[in-house]
Amino acid sequence: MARHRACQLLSHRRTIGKLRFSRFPSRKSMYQRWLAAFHAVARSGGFTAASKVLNIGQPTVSTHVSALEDHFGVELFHRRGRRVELTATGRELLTITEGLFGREAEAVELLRAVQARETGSLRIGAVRPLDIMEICARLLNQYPNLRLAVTLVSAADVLNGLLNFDFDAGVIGHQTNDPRFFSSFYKRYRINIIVNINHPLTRRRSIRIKELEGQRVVQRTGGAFNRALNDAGVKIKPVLETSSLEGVVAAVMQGIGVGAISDSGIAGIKGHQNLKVIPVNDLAMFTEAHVVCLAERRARPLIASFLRHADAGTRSLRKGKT
DNA sequence: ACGGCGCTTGTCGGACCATT
DNA sequence: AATGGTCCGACAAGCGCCGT
Repeated sequence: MARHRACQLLSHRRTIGKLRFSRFPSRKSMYQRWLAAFHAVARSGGFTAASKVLNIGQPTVSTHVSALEDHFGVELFHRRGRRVELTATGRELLTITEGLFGREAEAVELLRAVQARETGSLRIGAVRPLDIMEICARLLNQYPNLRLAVTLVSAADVLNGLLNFDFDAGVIGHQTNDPRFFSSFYKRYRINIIVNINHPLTRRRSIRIKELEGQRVVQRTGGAFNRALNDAGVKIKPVLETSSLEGVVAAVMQGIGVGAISDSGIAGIKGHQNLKVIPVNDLAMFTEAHVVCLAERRARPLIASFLRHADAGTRSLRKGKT
C-alpha cells in the first residue's frame, strides 16, 4: 500500500514535470482542455466562474491555464488581486478560441437537431415509387423538416448503394439473406400481365399462365415475374430486359412484347390509353417489398426512424386485413 | 474580521498501452 | 481478452491575498 502511494506520488511528479516542461503534450486532448479552460476564464472573467461553466473544480481550471502559459512560456492573464485581465496575447488567443468553440457549439447544436429529427437528410434507393412514397409520407408527417432523396434503381443497385454509403436505406422486391444487410418485409402485391392494346391478348379478361408460352416478353432485371415463369415451366421469348418499371411500360407501349406489372404499379399507368392490364387466373404471382439497410447502420437514428415507419405501415396493413 | 478568489499540495481513479 | 504498469485529469483541503 505504502509502495503504491509512493509510486503514484512519483508518477504525479513526472506528470507535473511533463506537463510543464515537455515540448509537446503527450495527448491530443490536452491542448483542447487547456484552451477550453482559457476560453472559459476569458469569457466568464474569473477562474471560479469558469469552473462552474466547465463543471470542474476551480483548481483544475487554474492548473490548465497555468499549464498553457508555462508550456508556451506566455502570459495570458494579468492577475490583479481577485481580478483577472486578458493580456494582449490572451486577447489575440480569445479571438481564435471564439471561433474554435463557437464552431463546436454549432456542431453540437446540429447533432442535437438531427437527434431530435428536427433536421437531417436520408438518401433512399427503391425499385418502385409507391411503397417508398408511402413510407416517406409517414416519415415526413412526423418529422416535417427532414430532407429525403429517393432514387429509383434496380434491387442490385439499391444494395450496392447501401454498401457504398450512397444510400442510407432502401426498398427492394425480395428478401436478402446477405448478413451485411438488415431487411424487413413490408408488403406483397399480385402480379398481372400488361399488353399493348394491339396485342392479340388484349381482348381477354384473364389468361392462363401457359398461354404465355412462346410469347415475346419484356423482362425486368431480377423480377419476380421471371422467376414465376421459370417455376411454372413456361418457355417465353425474352426480347428485352430493363431495370425499371418505367422501362417495361415504355417497351410494352411500343409493342415490343408482353410485360408484367404489380397491383402497386397499376395506378401509375392509368393515363396510358394503349395499355391493358390482364390478371392471370390459374397462378398467383406475387412481388414483395422489403425495406433494407446496412446491418451495422440499423440503429442510426434517422435509419431507425425509417425502419420504424415502414414497420408501422406493415402493422396497419395486417390490422386492416383482420 | 470576514468572505471570495486563486494557488499549491496530496491523493484518487479512469484511460491508455504494452505484454501475455 | 485479460492483466498490470503508467499517465493524466480531477478533486479536497488548506493557504495566502485582497476587497469590503
